[in-house]
This record gives sequence, structure tokens and C-alpha cells, in this order.
Amino acid sequence: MSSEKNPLSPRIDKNGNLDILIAAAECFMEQGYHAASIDDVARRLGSTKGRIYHYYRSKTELFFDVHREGMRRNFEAVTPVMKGPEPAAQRLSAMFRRHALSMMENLALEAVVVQGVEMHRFSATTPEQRRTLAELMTVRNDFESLFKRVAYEGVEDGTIRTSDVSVAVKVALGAINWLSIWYRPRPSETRDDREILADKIVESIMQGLNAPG
Amino acid sequence: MSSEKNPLSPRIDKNGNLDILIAAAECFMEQGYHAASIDDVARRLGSTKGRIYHYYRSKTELFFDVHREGMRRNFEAVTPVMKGPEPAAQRLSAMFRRHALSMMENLALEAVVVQGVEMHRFSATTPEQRRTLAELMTVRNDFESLFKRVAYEGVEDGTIRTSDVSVAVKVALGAINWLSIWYRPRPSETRDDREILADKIVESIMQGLNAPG
DNA sequence: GGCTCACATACTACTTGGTATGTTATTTGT
DNA sequence: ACAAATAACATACCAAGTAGTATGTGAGCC
Repeated sequence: MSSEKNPLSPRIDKNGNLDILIAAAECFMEQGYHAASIDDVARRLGSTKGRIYHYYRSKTELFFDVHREGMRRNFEAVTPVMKGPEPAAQRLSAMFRRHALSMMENLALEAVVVQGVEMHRFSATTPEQRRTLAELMTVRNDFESLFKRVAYEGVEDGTIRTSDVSVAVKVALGAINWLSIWYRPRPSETRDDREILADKIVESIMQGLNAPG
Repeated sequence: MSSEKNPLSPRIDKNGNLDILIAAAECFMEQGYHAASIDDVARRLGSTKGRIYHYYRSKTELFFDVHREGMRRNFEAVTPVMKGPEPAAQRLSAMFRRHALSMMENLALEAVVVQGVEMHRFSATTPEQRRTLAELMTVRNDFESLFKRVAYEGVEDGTIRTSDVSVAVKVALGAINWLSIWYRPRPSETRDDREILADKIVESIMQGLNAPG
């Protein structure tokens, strides 16, 4: 009864194949999907291919599940703050903030999400892979739509001003996703440090660079 | 006498190996560096490997030169507008605008730049490759520093307001670089369309999303 | 007529995704 | 409680693709 047909749930069935997802994400982040071999992932796990192919039928499926788990955590981070009595601009800020923090705290997974689906557009071979691919693209669009919806609410309630909501959201999400390129946690880093950084990013997105006047 | 020791100049010696760079960039953009084979690049050129290996000693060097050419065009686009009598905020806007247009008009090259150097951090084998890698990272940092410098000028002349110039610049450049992920030119697109899009992006970056007040 | 440039052709050594087959611990049916 | 089935891996192996090389070849130049 616990496993719904939610397309966002990887099959992490209480056991330790979440380890596999994390290890795969780290390898994909460091070397890129194609350069990282299954043996690399296994080595990082301290095991062999056998373990991975016991849970995943192909490298592609492994990648897809890493992507799913990353997107799942994105939704998990953002959805709790998107509704409420506050003005839309305030809720949107909270969403950006949460998303930025999620990027930092799930860096490997999110780097894979960013590295993303584009790569596979051309190399997806089997029809099943193409369907999965289409599904993942849909999930990404849905995620972006969450922000667009709240941004539109902000235009209506007067707390947000922009000439093109769609572009503005893409700009903001691009800025946050770009974290996966340049952000690397220092060893001594604390949660406070990350929150400070997230706040600065949100400030840049919401206030811009121009001095008021 | 024409070839200076400028690290930004790929060796495009009047002949047609610029074609190779473009074809390689397109392949790398579509399939990713590792998935794109030298034969793929050759096929796109309507020739064979022989031609490519006549000009480039390895796939890695080819990638590096694509990266160089992309960065060269970035500098070419931005540097002409970074100095002048205008207030810094205005010059910074112009730089962002030019950079965004450069992203759109050199999409393949810039996508490779974005896909970037990080990938090679782990797989760079020879000492020479490591040196080239370090060089490319330096060039990227220098490019970012261009924006930071003008942003600091803006803080001083009062036309720019932000709590952290470094983060703000990373946010802005991230937003622009993100174009390489989602922007794809429509067939009927004109230069005006691209300029309109660039203006919207610059507006988002400079004004933010919050309604003034 | 030789020499070099600008490629094309043919080939190799190696990597890598995937499979087929063990092997051991754990669960399950009775 | 015990055998049988199955889960959870490890080991050994192969076929396919690919970076790089060695060699050929025709056209232009000196």
C-alpha cells in the first residue's frame, strides 16, 4: 500500500540502494555521465558491478533514477512554502531560498539534474527510454511552472514587477542552478553559512543590481 | 609577426580549420564531450578523422581549442563596452547584454564553454593537459573579474547596490550562461528577437523581481 | 621531379556496457 | 526446525565502440 504510482518516486525500498544513487550522482558530477563507468560507481561503493546491475537494468536507468531523486528533493524543498497568506513576492522568495539550499545540500544529485536531460535527447535509443525521457522533461517543466504560477500571482497582487514572467523565472532558476557549477562546500562549512549565501542569492534575484532611485 | 603569444588565440590560421572547431562544438553540445566521437565530428564535416588529427593532436586538445575560441568571442563581445564615461551600472548592463547576445549567436561554442572544464579536472592525464586546464580556468576567472570590476565601480559611484558583489556577479552570469541550456533559436528568428530577449534578461538581472516601493 | 601539405584509408589496442554464472546469506513454506 | 527458494551480491567474460597511429595518395609549389 505504500508504493503509489507516483512517477517521482525512485524505487528506494528501505534498503541501501540509495547508496548506489548517491555514488552514481557523485561519479556523474565529477566525470560526467559518459566518462563515469559503472565500475567507477562500483569502486566508490566498495563493491562491484554485480551489485548495481542487480538493481538497475542499465546505466541509462541508473541515470534516470538519480535524476528522479534529485527532482523529488527539489519538489520536497519548494512546495511547502508556495502557498499561504503572504504576498506572492514573499512566497516566491522563500521558494528560491529553499531551492538554493536544496542545491547546496544535494549537490551531487542536483548537478546530475542540471547536467541533465539535454545530453540524452540525441542518444536515447529504445522507445522506453524515450518515454522515460519525456517524463523527466515534463517533471522539469512542472517544477518551473510552480515558480511561474507564484510569479503570476505576484504580478496580480502587485508585489512583483517584470515585463516577462517566463523569462524572469528562467533567469532566476538559471542563477540558482548555476550553483552546481561553482559552489563547492568548504570542509568547515555550517548550515548558517549556506543560509547566508542563499539569502544573498535571493536578494540578487529579487532586488537586482541597480541602486534604487 | 601576426601570431602573438596570446593564450586566447586558437590557431585558426586563415585556413578552414575553424570549420573543425564549429563542427566539434556542435557535436559536443548535442551529445556531450565524451559521447561525441571524433568520427562523429568528421562525419559532420563530410570528411574523415585524418583531417582532424592533421590539425589536432588529441580530442582533448580539440576540446581545449573550442573552449578557447568560445572564451575569445566572449571577451570580444564584452570588452568594448566596459570602459567609458557612463555610470558603471549602465556599462555593466551593456556588458550583460552583449554577453547574452554572444551566448545566443555562438550557441554551440558557448555551450561547450559552459559544459566546461570541470569535467576534465579528474580525467586530465598528462602534465601538459593539466597546464592547459589551469590556463583555461584562469581565463574564465579573468572574464568574471571583468564584471566584478565594473560592479565594484558601480558600488563606488552609487549606481549599483548589493550586499555581495561577488555573489551578485555569479548570479547574473549564471542566469546568462543558463541560456545555453534552454535557448534554441527558432528558424524564423531575427536579430531583433534576440535583442528583445537580451533586454528582458538584463532587465531581470538589474531590476530584480520585486515591485518597487 | 622531388617535396610538402592536406587530407583519406586501414588497422590496433583498449575501454566499457552488459551478460552469464557462481556463491553465500536470508527469508519462507511446511 | 529444516529444506528450499530467493535475494544480494561477486567473478569471469564478451562484443562493440573508440582514441589514436601508421601508411597511402593526390595536388600544388619550388
